[in-house]
Amino acid sequence: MRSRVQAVIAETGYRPNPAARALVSNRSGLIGLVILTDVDELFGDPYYSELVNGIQQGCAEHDLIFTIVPVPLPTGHSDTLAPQLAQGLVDGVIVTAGPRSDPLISGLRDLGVRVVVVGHPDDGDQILRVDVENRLGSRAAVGHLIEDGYERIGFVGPTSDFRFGAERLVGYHDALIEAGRDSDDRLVRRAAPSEEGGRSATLSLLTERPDAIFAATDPMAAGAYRALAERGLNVPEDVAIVGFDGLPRQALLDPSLSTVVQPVAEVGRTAVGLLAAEGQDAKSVILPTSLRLASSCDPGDGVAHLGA
Amino acid sequence: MRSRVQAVIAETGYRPNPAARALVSNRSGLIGLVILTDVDELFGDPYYSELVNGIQQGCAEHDLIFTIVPVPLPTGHSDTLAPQLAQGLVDGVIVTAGPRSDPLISGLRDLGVRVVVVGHPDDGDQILRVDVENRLGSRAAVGHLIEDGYERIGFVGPTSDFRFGAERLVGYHDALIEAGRDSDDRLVRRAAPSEEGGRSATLSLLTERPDAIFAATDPMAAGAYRALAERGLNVPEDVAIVGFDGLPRQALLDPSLSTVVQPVAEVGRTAVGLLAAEGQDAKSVILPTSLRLASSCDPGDGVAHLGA
DNA sequence: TTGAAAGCGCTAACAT
DNA sequence: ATGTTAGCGCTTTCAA
Repeated sequence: MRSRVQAVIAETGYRPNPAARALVSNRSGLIGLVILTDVDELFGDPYYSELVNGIQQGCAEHDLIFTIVPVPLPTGHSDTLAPQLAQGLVDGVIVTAGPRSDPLISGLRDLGVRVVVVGHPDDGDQILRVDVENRLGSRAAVGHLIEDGYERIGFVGPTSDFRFGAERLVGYHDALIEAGRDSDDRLVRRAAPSEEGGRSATLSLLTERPDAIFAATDPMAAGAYRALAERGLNVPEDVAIVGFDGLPRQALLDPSLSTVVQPVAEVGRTAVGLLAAEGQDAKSVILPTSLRLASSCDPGDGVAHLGA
Repeated sequence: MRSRVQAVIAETGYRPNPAARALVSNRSGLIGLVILTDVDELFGDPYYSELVNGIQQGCAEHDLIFTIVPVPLPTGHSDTLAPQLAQGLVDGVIVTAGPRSDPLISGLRDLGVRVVVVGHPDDGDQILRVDVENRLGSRAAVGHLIEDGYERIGFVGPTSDFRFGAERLVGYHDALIEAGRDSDDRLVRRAAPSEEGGRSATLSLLTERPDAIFAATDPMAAGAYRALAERGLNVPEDVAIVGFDGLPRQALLDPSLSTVVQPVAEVGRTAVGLLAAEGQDAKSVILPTSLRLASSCDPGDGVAHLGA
């Protein structure tokens, strides 16, 4: 019966030919990770590192393999994107949402490629996407600062073309409004989502004498640390800081950074899951974030900022 | 004639089916990059970043795409390595040589997978491989230090299970012998090929009062900087340093590091080329290195170390 | 339960 | 130069 076949399979080391399977089943088992930069940009960014790690996990679970499809940024359009390879060879692609990603995403869809978007593109309807609770996470972070008694809480985030930055700003406003406070735009500063951007935004913000800062990304929080150090200000005594990212292996800050932890690897795994699941043309999976408290927002003496 | 066909191709947006092509031609156009670590280890290492970048370039040239095949290190054997995917799906794989890579490489070969090795495995015969001039590069670096008049040149490199470290040590000896000097093993220190390893090796070496150090990797050179700073010694006045790697985007050292530059991206491109080229079962391509001089080995005043 | 056959979309080897 | 055909190794349907 079939046990005989199994025996021969074991004996001869038979392996089904993936190409033949792909031909008949219309599924190659290959998915693409489309990135809007050169490959070497991808490396070194701990966010991508973690995302790729999660994608790898997801691929292992679904018996898929993934390939990195870099799209040179200058052109960044769907024409150049598939050097005839991404088309037909892959069962689907994962694209990260970013300032320039929308035409790429719609281009891919027009080509009939199954797409899962990580993050929130400007046109985020009718697509499969995975994102995190940017708004709720930010609200929790700022809410915590408010509970700790901080009065003048600044926002240091990316420029408005980064959707996640806009969402985190909304969460910041949410918390202020929820606490019955005015949200004062003078306490909001935006710059490139990098350490240097965080530094310059913070330096500018300091003229408003904030007693706490919510930084929309951990690198920007690191920049805030630098800016404060340059001005001779201490964390958290003079200015408390809460960041957003919580990536493993992130540069350790001193004092340790309180931050909103987003499950990046889980995002990657989930993206693969959405790609692997048949059907479904539009679905958003929003993963929760969690607030990880550390030393950067402790009201040191335990009373300094309690009450007014 | 055929122009009509071209017209219809353009009109209908016809694209050949990759699976069908793969089936009939026995070539999938997919190559694997086998790495002996988890995916997230791969990131953040500028060497891999650069290598992957070169592989990507090579793939673009040869109309291939590549996929990352992580092999969990604990097992690291050929059994676990191909979750039935790497086998048959890829036209070949690129493996980097390392302390534990030999069984993997031979296992892959036994499986009938076309393999190109980056670096020098212990059993480096009868394989396709790409490497750099570790020995000559090191000799040039140390030779330069000798010409600059340095007398007690130390070697700080990885433990002997790293082949490239052993080769760079041989180059160090070459230069000393060529200059008619004794090679004194007391000036040789080995540790993990990391910044911390370089630091501890250098601290240990300092008891021998070297006036120059050849570090076998740039991260180790960075560790040497740290160690010297801890001891209040200046580069290059007290101790000159030359490193090995010269990767772009490497942490900038102050004073700027003289180093042996290895063309890592070129190694990646070449590896793809070897994989793509038909025939050839054994061939070693050894790419040249070049010495990039900077401030870390200038004999400051221009005379301090000239002559004895 | 087991066996036979059609056909996925291409390439390569033929015949016209 | 163009047209026709066999067959790559599977999966799926249909027949015994």
